[in-house]
Amino acid sequence: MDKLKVIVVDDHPMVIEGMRAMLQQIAYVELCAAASNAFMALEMVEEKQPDLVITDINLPEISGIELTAKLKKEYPAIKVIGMSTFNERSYISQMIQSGADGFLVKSASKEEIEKAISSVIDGQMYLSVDINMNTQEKKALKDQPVLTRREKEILHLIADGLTNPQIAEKLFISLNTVDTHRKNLLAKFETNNSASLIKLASKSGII
Amino acid sequence: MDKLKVIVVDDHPMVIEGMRAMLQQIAYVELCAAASNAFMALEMVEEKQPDLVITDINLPEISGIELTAKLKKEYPAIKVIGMSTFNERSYISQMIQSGADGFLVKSASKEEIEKAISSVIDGQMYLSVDINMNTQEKKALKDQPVLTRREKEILHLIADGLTNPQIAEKLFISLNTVDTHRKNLLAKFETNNSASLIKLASKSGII
DNA sequence: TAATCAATCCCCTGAACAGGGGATTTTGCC
DNA sequence: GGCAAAATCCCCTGTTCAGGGGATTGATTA
Repeated sequence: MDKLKVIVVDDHPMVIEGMRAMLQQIAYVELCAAASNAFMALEMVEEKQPDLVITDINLPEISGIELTAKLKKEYPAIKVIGMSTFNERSYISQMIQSGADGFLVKSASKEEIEKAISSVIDGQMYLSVDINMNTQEKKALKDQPVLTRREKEILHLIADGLTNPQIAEKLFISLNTVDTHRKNLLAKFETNNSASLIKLASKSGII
Repeated sequence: MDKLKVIVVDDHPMVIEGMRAMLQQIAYVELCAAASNAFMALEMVEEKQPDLVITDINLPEISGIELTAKLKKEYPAIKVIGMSTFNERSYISQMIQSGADGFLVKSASKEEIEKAISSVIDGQMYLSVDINMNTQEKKALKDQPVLTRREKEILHLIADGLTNPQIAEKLFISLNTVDTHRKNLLAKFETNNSASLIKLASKSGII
């Protein structure tokens, strides 16, 4: 059986080398390439056709978030795990919105990395353990629906306390449209009123 | 002019000693006593009548949060600064609810401690810089209203998506009462609908 | 090109909320 | 015991939301 082909993307050589060392210890994994920026990453992906890309979020020029979105669009089969020094909630949220399958902190142990990889390959989402996030919050993040730009915009206005008529006026759209978007938001979050909608969105880091 | 009398409360001797060393470098501050638990702290406060108490949050038996509440009740003039290893949002929130005037992470520098002390003595609230909290969120925390137990209970139920009638049924109280509490919540948070109420409460860490 | 999705608009009804007012009973504190 | 605050209850009105339904346009994609 072929090994799992993995590409690591990070602008810090130390991280690359660290990952290389750790991945070498996982029998079924093969680090087939490494990239220090998004352009190089896209080239490598094209060339190597990996099963998994592990990318830093804070890349120069094109961020890991944009890279993830591009990868997922062009190669939906490739799994992507985001990586960051900090467990910033909004980063994780953005990564997931971009289609990432998992998230790791850079301080992760070999065991955690292995677990992340196997989970993601099995089609499950993996989120790194975070002292600032409880299980409920992580669940909220995993189940986070994908929102359109307009929906995000309206979600924020709802959170800011604007009523539907006020939102309609502000965005120069009809009250009915605002209502439709709000209803779609409620459906996506599987809830049935704005208060809990905002709670869920807030826990997910969208707001 | 007399020096500022400070009492430090922490169950780790190292923290006490560290604080002692740092406070010694601040000319106008005098560490008049140290305590390793809340009982001892209350005794020391009684005896020394300090201007400021700096207390750990995670104390054995009686927590720093309860200690703060007791201190603020018995000696409203004494300033209290909470301290914790982690910048846990809910801890900070609870400390402030208990009446604390400031919050420090244990990794704080001498400069930060000095700034916290001078701010608090001047009557201003001081919150330690936190990578996981932006300015807006800190503001929300500072302006956080004090809620009654019932109000907190109802706030959570609103956030969970229950309607007023459902809350009334669950708590065996009248719909009018629920409505009154909700209206009081809106007034305390200076907003005018449940969605933004939940956003503010969420940002404040109450939810 | 056809199909899909996002974004827009419209209609309906009943329930819930927002914003006023006032009043009573517990509960804790001095 | 008396005071203050919390918690409870009640009334009113108009607006907004929640939950159905259906429909059109434009962009993207298969």
